[in-house]
Amino acid sequence: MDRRIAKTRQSIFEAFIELMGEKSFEKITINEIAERANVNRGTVYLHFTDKYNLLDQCIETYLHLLEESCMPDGALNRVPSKKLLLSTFEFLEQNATIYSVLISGQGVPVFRNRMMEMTKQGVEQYIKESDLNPGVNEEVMVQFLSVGITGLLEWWMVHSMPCKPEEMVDQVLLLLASLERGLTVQGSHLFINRNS
Amino acid sequence: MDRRIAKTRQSIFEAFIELMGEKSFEKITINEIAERANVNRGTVYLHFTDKYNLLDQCIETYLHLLEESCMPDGALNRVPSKKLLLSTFEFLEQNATIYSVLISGQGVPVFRNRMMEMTKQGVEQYIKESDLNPGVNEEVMVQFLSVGITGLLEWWMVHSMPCKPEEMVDQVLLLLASLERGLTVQGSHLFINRNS
DNA sequence: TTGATTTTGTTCAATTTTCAACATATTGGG
DNA sequence: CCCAATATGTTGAAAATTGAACAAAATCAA
Repeated sequence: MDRRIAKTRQSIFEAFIELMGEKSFEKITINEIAERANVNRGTVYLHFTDKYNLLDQCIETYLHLLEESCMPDGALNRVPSKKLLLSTFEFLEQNATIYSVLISGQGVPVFRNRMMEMTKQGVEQYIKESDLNPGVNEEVMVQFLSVGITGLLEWWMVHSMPCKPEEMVDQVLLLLASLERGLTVQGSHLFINRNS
Repeated sequence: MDRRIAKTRQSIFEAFIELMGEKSFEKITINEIAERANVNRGTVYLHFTDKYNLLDQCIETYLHLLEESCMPDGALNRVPSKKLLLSTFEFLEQNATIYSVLISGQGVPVFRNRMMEMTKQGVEQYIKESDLNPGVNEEVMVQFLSVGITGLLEWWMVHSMPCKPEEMVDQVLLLLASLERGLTVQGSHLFINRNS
């Protein structure tokens, strides 16, 4: 349950991500990674079987760190806690150089997809415990919210965080609240509009 | 002749300097340094005998790196090479977080003094090989130039580098050129003004 | 001042990283 | 296609780092 990445692994990850920001995954060599990380080439093989395993572990590791910033003790809250949401944005802001590469790195949509998946888990829980208008397809709802939130985060990061975490949190909460209100109280209108 | 600081030493140095930016030298403990550097406390003692030795080595190391950015192969040029001057400013810009603490850190004027000394060496060489008006006291000249250049660098760094390295280089070269011209051609005027 | 707490400096066994060498595989230019 | 250069993956011995324990010194609040 170590909250920190072991020193050597971390420097290898960071070198690897740095390189991913510069060139495509296939063009990156273990030699480059080791050199950039100030680590012996053998040490890389001590931690990872090959380049692909390194990519896997890198993604899982940073996804897990991100997850911890959302839900420190696996707490799934019905109402997205403002405090937790804020700590997530702040975490991303802090580690922007890493996550902006991971989330929109050239030719590696794996992280993006895994992050979507993770977000989906949270959203599903949120939806399930909300008493929304049963006329709305839950699957559609989940998809819509997940892709929306993930995309919003991505936009925020690749545009070098044009606004403060606090503002983003307010925006997100406002969006969610409006949506929920709209879907419970005026659910029927939505259907009418859709069919007209 | 390793151009790089060994990994562990570097992280200890960086942790130490970071702490120097936050509190006075006396208040810093080896425990803190080791923890901040993600290094075992014993490892610190493996490299340094104590806190004071760490300070010494830290200063000498970073002074030496700075020196290399000025004179890559110990080359003392009569005319300060624009290229070298630029590379120095760029080096300082790159490592601003480190050098701005070192040069104006709370209660540790050692680095500042040692840097002055180093600058003095270069200036002395420069003066000696210039054919300035013999009426000007060489000692005074050296002192004036050394303190001027060092102070200019310090100002630039602690003010978060308000202008680009190129501009600074142009400014410095302009200053030196004017001074030299003024002292050779119009040396006597200077004396007259001084005594009037 | 006293006593509790933290820091210091040292030791040594266990662990991790490095280094050099090796055979093999892959790549890219002529 | 061929060949030279580069990258890969593995090995074992050497070197560096860690972790834990220890006694002594320094710090600090009561």
